[in-house]
Amino acid sequence: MTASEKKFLKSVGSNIAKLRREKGLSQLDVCAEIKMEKPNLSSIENGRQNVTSLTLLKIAKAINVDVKEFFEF
Amino acid sequence: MTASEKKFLKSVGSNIAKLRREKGLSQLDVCAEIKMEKPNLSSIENGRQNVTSLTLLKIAKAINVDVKEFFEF
DNA sequence: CAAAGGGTTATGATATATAATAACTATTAT
DNA sequence: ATAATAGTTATTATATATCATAACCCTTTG
Repeated sequence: MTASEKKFLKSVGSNIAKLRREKGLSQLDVCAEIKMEKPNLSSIENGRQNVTSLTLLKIAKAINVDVKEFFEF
Repeated sequence: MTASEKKFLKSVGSNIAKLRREKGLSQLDVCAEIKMEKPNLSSIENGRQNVTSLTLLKIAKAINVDVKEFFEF
């Protein structure tokens, strides 16, 4: 994994976290809705995971945003 | 995989294919640049693959678009 | 005709995302 | 002080994305 790829995943993760907080939701709230364990969401929000499209879709639905917002830099 | 998830992947794939063609690139052109085999890109463009963020990033760079464009429905 | 270019389908091996659990830190409330 | 809430880190098992090859369809060109 290159440095720019790491940056990219970090950006995606922090976008998710930012949007989630803006909606007043905790990681646990989101996890409950999409049946994900909180360590896994944490790992995604911290950019340690090369998250798949469908996982992004689930998260986006749970926090009521469009997936594309995760890629607005 | 639910029906709406299938639809979502189909949409992402056809967005990729559409943007690629608009740039006048063949699957092989893109594959050469990102060192991917053409059956795999075909599979992504046809929505048969739950493509990861980094793969989307590579494809986006190769066709010179933003990843978010893959998620404009 | 055959060859080439663009794309698809099937399949197997390997790398890794996801699912899950436990243990930890930090902050806030009782 | 301790319980609860929110988030992180580490780790393992399982599911699956990626990588890779071969064989195929179509259309176009020599």
